Amino acid sequence: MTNLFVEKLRGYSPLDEEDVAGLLALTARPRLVKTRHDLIREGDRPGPVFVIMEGWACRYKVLPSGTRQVLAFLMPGDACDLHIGLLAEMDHSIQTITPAQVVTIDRVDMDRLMAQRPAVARAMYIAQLVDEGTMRAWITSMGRRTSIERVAHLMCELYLRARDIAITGEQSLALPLSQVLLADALGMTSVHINRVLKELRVAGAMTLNRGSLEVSDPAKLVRIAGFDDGYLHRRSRTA
Amino acid sequence: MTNLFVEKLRGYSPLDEEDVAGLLALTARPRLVKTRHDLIREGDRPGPVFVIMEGWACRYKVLPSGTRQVLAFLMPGDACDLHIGLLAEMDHSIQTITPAQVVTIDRVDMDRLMAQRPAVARAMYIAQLVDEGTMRAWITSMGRRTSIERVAHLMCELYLRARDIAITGEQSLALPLSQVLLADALGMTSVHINRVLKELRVAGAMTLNRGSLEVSDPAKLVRIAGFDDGYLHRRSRTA
DNA sequence: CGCTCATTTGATCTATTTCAAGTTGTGTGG
DNA sequence: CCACACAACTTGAAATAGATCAAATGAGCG
Repeated sequence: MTNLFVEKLRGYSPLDEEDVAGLLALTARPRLVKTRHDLIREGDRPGPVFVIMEGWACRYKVLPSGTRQVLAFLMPGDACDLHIGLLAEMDHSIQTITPAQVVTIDRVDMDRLMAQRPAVARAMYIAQLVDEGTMRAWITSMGRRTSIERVAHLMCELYLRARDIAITGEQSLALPLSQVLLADALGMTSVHINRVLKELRVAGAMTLNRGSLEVSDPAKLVRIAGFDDGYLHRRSRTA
Repeated sequence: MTNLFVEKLRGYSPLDEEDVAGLLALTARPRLVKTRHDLIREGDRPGPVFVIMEGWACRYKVLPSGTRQVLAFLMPGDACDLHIGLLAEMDHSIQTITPAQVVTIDRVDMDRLMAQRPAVARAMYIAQLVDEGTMRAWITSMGRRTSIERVAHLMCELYLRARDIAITGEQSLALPLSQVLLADALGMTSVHINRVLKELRVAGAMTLNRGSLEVSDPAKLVRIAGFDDGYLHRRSRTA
């Protein structure tokens, strides 16, 4: 099993053997977390940095009305905020979507590694900038894209992110997101998500079925979404 | 004229004289930028960090359709991303909304100050976390709040942020945002913004007129917005 | 004064939500 | 292998928030 955290960071900055060794040492002991378990909750005092090694999770907020907004999807290799420990309380929660292998890294250890290994620090900072860019893309989606564009855009994003850590098939991806969850992420109703998915299927762009995304016509999907991968900052990649 | 960048950072971490002296040295030479001028554009190679010392600006993206999404409002004391220089290109643009005094800080100088003055580094990191929290709040607004809640929520946010740098009046704030701009920020039409503003006015919660926000009934505004200031992480503040 | 730009109002239209039933799929125990 | 329970998905009809189109009003400015 390759270490997808390393894989992801390697995409942002070249890492030498010692960089990798340092990262492997910090991520050696993941623990298994079951589905729908809150890793941390809004209002909690943040602790160590954690990294999803396997499985999926999401950041979310619950509103007074009880509705929920998903703020980000975390896939293998993704981490929570680097400096999260500086805050008095979390302003959102993080929950697993599938069973997941999660590693927690002590702030001190992380700081030491970053001080000793500039390439690791660089990659971590870039990862954070990409997370921010992703949030901006989400704001843009919510504010100015139609529902079908929004769905298509999210699928493009997830597919590319997954490709960068090599967990995709030819034109497919294991995507364990229910329609309710997608609705909570995209500011829609699950009912409407369902109709939009059908529309995308009929259009021959993509199919989402039983936890699996099939991108039948990538060009069409990108066109529908108006997708521009700039915000993922993948430029230096070779793949 | 107090230095509002220092004022803002002081809210996140106590700063001693030398911390402040270092910050003052880096922000001594602002330049005047006129209204509606792009400080940096999507696709540009990022340069030095810059800080708005006076006036307002916004981050935004333009979609293929020509519509625009405002991603954040920058008020005096606000800075662009700390590590922005690590990226190959900007994924969004930043434009002034009013004439503004803007300072650019060389990456090297900033890094040196942060290395020498841990309190400054701490405050800068917290500022970045607050920016992220703010983006999450915007995503939540766009996804799950009605238009009136969205407008009210944004006004609450701006008022509190402005209060932290002491540029507010009793229950008022100089807010140079046109209805078109607000529409671009909140994913609405300017026509609809107009109606919502009227509704808030009639409800006796707030009035936005000629660049001035009057919060006639703060409690009511907060109630309408369902506002919780947690994401601004102001807990340590005394004010 | 006459121009321009921002705001306001009205009338119509449409995307999306809401509510309410079904249908399909999946795992479990008999 | 079947029956049952439970979750996820699908579809239709009615209601509504917000967009769009069009036009009027008002303020600031050379």
